[in-house]
Amino acid sequence: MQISTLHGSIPTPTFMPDATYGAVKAVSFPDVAKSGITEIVTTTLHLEQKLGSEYVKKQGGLHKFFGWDRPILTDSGGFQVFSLIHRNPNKFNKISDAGASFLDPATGKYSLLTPETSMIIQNNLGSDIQVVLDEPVVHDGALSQGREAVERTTAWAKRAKDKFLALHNLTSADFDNPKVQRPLLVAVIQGGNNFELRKQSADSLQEIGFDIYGFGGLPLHNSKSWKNNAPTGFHHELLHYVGSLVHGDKPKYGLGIGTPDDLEYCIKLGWHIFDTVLPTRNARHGHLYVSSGQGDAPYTNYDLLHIKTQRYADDQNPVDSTCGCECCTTVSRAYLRHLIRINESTGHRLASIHNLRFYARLIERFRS
RNA sequence: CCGGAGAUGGCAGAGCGGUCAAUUGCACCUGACUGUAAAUCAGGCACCCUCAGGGUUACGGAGGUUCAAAUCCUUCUCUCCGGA
Repeated sequence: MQISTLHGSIPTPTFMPDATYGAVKAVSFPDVAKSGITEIVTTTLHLEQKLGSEYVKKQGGLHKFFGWDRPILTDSGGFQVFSLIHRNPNKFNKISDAGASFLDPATGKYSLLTPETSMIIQNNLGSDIQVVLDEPVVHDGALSQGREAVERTTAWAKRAKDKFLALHNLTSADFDNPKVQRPLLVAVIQGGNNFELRKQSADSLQEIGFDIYGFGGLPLHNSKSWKNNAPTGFHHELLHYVGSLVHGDKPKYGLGIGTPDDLEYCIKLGWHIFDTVLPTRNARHGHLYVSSGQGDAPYTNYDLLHIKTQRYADDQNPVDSTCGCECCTTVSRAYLRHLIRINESTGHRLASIHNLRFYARLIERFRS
């Protein structure tokens, strides 16, 4: 499948690293491109708070500002607000039908993010793929709570699409006309771990009509996180089910997915788009993804290599002998270990380049 | 040579009679990270026993006081700061 955007066509499957604050941490955009990554994700909420979308607009939009001319997806900010609210419960941090309100922990400033403002911001940013504001659910919350989140996500999706049409001066018919050039719109299917709710969410969102459908709500930064309480098999079963709910040939986007094994599983199920912080965050923490047999902790289709550990102190080999990235062709495990251990940014960069390349290679295997 | 201060676990540095196998930081070891408020977080870090727990050595060396000493006394060694 090819997904056509205002900044080029995206072959699927695709993995898009997160440049949440406007940067893929530790690496430059040319580094990202050289790794074989062709699309990136950035976040509405963080950019709005750190820069302001009007500012970005004045700078000529995200592509010009970043120096990145390939597709950019902007996340709605819903997940970030939700995660923030759950970490810091107080009377200002809450979700209502109007939107998500919260205090910025950095400035103490009160903000309200609504389906409409999220669209306005993303429009100012000039992204190619835009995500409507949704409400993730805590998986083990009460059923009524999950239902409420699904219904709110639907209502917000409707409002967001209306706003999107208004901002672009489009009618519903224009939206469905493939000849009309515009950013693509993603709606996120919620419903936690409840199959009925997932179906309700998928059906109602598809009735409104979007370009891409996302799988949302997993995982949350919560001690009761899904992954701790449910077997991976359940997660996979749910992804299988939700994937089957999306009609036609619409692209399917697994938000926040996942480990290389999760990715591979989802690709085989027919999911197309993925983003996760794992390769970049883990790289900074010294966890490298390598081919099976080359690391110290085996998973189904790959190994993890804990580069900071003693076992690599005298290891002159590249991180992964099958990888041709800058890291694997220029430094030994022993030297990378040293760089990461002293918190040297060069080490963060090389490790991130490697993990990004690992994800890119994984994806490339499944492109026809 | 005289006067003063001090010697604590890899390092720095608390503790100054029992609640001290010893606060804390760094270093070190291990693990976790899934729409990044994570270059973060969690655990470990004298030795032995199978965990709870118990047992051995330990706060420069050697003696001593005390039911009990890293903490008090004597002495030795070494370091630092002043004065000759």
